[in-house]
Amino acid sequence: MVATPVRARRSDGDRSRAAILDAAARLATVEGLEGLSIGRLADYIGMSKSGLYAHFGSKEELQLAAIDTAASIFTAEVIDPARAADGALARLEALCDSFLSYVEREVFPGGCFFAAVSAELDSHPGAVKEKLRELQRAWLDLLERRVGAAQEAGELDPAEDAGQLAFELNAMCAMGNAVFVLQGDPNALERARRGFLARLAVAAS
Amino acid sequence: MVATPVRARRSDGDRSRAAILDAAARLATVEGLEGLSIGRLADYIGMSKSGLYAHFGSKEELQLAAIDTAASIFTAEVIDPARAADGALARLEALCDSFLSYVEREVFPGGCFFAAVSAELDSHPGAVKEKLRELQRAWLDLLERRVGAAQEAGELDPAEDAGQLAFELNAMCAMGNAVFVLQGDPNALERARRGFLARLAVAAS
DNA sequence: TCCTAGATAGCACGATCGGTCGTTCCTTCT
DNA sequence: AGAAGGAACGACCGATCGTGCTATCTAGGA
Repeated sequence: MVATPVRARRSDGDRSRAAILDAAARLATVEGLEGLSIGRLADYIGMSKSGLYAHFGSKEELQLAAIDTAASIFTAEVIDPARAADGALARLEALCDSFLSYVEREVFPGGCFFAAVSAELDSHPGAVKEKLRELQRAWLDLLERRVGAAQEAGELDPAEDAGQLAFELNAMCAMGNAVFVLQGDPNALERARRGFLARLAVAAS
Repeated sequence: MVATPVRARRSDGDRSRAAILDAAARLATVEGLEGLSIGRLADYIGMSKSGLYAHFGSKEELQLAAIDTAASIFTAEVIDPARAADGALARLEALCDSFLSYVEREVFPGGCFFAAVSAELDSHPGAVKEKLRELQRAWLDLLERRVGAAQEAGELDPAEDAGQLAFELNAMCAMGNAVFVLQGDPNALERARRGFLARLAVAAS
């Protein structure tokens, strides 16, 4: 056993790393995770390419860390605010609304991070795809749990297939993002909102 | 006025160009339209880079032509087969079914061409984005016309907002593609199918 | 107050990028 | 049959890609 004398990372390094990842997550929604190059990212945040690169062992590690950062932003901007609502059904509605708001507020310049990046890498087997796959799974599971809670609270028909309903609600929100970003039409988000509200009305017991 | 003495293109050139564009459209769903490089495309179809490149004045022209080719494939594989169905509502259903089948049959190795490529370029202003925007618009309009026809035939409630319904049907199909490609789960297509069928049942008068 | 490890920069590498040559081959038109 | 122009090629351009190595600086623990 070799006792590795761990030395704490320096605070300026931590700040740099955080700034790099924040910029990487945001730029990736425009350039893509592959299209985003180390050199341009370094220029963007005013650092040397090698100085930036030293924080990560490879581009893939940078991509994985950027996805983690994006997931944190997503949690803070979409999931957490929706916890405040009163009642199970209200929390589910708030979650969908919160997603549409996060798209409209352009938290990421290229729309929803995961929509932008998943389509790019869903055909590239590897650790990056795997992480995106798990995060999509987790998001759908979260929606499904919220549906289940509303069913248990007697606010949604317990006969509804929770997974199916979660799939459909997410379909509305994702389509709102896709049309909003490509067409530049805020009406798309309103369409998505009307869509999931009507679907929830049908599912009400 | 200078009379330009037009000379017909050679037939072998036409065949090459078609082969290039077919490969480009299919590879673009995996590598992306930007990620697809001239050199790799040339290797893939067994041609020299410069020989391939001579067919197009720039990479953007190649991208635009590949999108046209993909649109033709989409029409042949999705839109045309759905014309055969009997009755307006049946034609609408067949259109959605046809889309899901086109995804499942992996006409493009990376799922729906437009889903794969739109997310990549929706934040890059230019002719390519513009063309993708118009094609998305045209697809939504087609769905809306099919909805309108079913309403006129008395098979769908005329009180339904046709544009809204088209949006929601497309949301189901697009989400089916997205989950199928990323999770590799054919169940996603069944979910999409159940989703649009249930939505049409609600819209039935 | 030193000492050291972490943070950053400079420089260079091999590979590949989109794109342009000049040249040769071959199909088509006269 | 001969001329002409499209098709395809190999070589090459400058730029940029991801990725190393090395030197310098500086913050933090002793």
